Amino acid sequence: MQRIRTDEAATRVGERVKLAGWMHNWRDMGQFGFLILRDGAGTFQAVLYKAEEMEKLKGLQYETVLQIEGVVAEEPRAPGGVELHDCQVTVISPVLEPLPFEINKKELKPGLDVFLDNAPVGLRHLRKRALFRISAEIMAGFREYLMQQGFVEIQTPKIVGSATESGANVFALDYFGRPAYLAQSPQFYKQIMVGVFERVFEIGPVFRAEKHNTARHTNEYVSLDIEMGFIQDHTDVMAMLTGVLRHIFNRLTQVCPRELELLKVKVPNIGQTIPALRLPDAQELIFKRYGEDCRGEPDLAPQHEEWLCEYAAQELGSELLFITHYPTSKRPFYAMPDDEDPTLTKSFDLLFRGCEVVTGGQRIHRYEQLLENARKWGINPEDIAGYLQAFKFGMPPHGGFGMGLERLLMQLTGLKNLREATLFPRDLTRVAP
RNA sequence: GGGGGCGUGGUGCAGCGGCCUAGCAUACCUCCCUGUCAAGGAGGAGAUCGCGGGUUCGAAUCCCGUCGCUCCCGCCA
Repeated sequence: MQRIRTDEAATRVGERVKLAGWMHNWRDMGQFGFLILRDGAGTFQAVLYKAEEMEKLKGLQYETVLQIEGVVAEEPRAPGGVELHDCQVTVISPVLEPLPFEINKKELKPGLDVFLDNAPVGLRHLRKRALFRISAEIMAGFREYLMQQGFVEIQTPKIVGSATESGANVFALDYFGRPAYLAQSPQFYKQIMVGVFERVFEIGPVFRAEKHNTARHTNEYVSLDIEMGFIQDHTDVMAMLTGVLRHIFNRLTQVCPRELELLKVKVPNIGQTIPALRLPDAQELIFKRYGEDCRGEPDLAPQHEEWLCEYAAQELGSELLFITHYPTSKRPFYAMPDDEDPTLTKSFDLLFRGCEVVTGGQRIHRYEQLLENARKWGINPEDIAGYLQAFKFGMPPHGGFGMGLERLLMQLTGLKNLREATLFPRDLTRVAP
C-alpha cells in the first residue's frame, strides 16, 4: 500500500490507508488510546484499541517515527472530524530518550538559548513550523510577483574579491592564499545585471561581520533584493515594493490561513499607496509630537522609528511607512542625489510596525558621476573595475531595494527577537546548529 | 566598542539572610481510567541553587571576581 499524507487521509473516509510520521502525542486512556501522528502536512488522530498495538508503544518516547495502517472514519468527537480506526502500528525509528523540552504543547516553553541549542527538534513544534511555512510563502510570493512583472531571477556570488561598500563589516576568508570576503550584499552584481535583463531579483544570504548584539540583528540573513532599470526616480521602486508587499500579504492570507491563525498573525492592509515622509519632515514631526529634537541628524534612532510608526498607525491608518531623502553622507556612493537638494538622496527606508525592514533607492547611472563619487568616498576605482565597466558601457536610470526576510517575518508575526524568525541564526556567539 | 538584567531538578518559574530537609507547573517512571484533543487521577524518582572567593553564628538569598545567557545603544535588513 502506498503511504499517503495526513491531509489526504481526511479525504479518504471509509478507505484503509497507510500513514507515517512522528508520534506527536499519545494519550493512554486505559482500554484504548489516542495517538496523534504528525507528518509534513499536519496531524492526524489514530485510535488504538487493541492491547497488542498499544503494547508496541511501550517504552517509546514522543517523536518516535511510526507507520500506521488503518481505516479512515468520520467521527464528530475527533479533531477535524476524522480519525483512523482498526490501526496496525509499525515502529520505524524508535526514540528512547525523553525530549529536551515539550514540543507537543500549545506553547513552546524554553528560552531562546535553550531552544536554539535544540533547534533540530524544537523546530518540529507546530508553531515553529507554521512560522517557517509563512517564511517560505513570503519568498514564494516575492518570486511570483516579480516574475509576473518581468523580473529575472539571478544568483550572484557570495564569495567576493573586494570589500566594497563600506569596507569594515565583512568576513574575510582565505581564498587559495588570496584575501576574499563573504558578500555583505548583492548590490553591485544586481546593478550590473540591470544592464542585461533590466529587471532582476535575488533571494539569497548576506553576511555582516558587525559585532552587533541586539534583538534585530544577526550576522547572516536572507535578503530579498530587486533592481530595475528605466525608472523615473525612487518612487517607481517604492511603487514596485508596495506591489510586492501587497502580493505577498494577499498570498499569505490565501495560502496559509491556518498558520496565520495558529500564530495569531494580523496581516496588514496596504491601501493604494504606503504613506511616505521625507526624513527632515519626519524629524520635525517627532519634535512636535514627541518633544525630542533630532532635527538635522542624518538618521533615525530605533525609538524614532517606533514613534513614526505609532504616528502612521494612528493618524495615517498604515502599519507601514516610507521615510525618504536620507542624507548623502549616510548613504553609499552610488546613491542618487536629489535634484533640488544634493545633500539628500533619492533613497528610502520602509518601516513596518516600528522596525526598518527595507532599504532602497535610485542609483547613479552615469559613469563619470559614479566614478567621481567613488573617489569622494575613498574607494579605489580599480577595486570595483567590474562594477564600473557596466556603467562605462551604458546603464539606464535604475534603482532597487533590499528587504530582510527575517525582519519582515519578525514584524509580521510579532516576534521579539530576529533569531526566532531565523531558522538557524548566526550571531556573535552562535555558529551551530 | 559602551551600558543594564538574569543564571534554582530535563524545561519554564517561585523562594531573595534562619520557618528551605529548596517549592510549583510540566516532562520522565509505575499504576488507574472507553472519547482524549495543553486529557484526567494516584504514587515515585530527579537539583551539591553556574563556578570561585568573601561577609556572617548561619548564604540559593548579601559583597567581589569569573564564565554563560539575555536586552539596550552604536551599526544596519
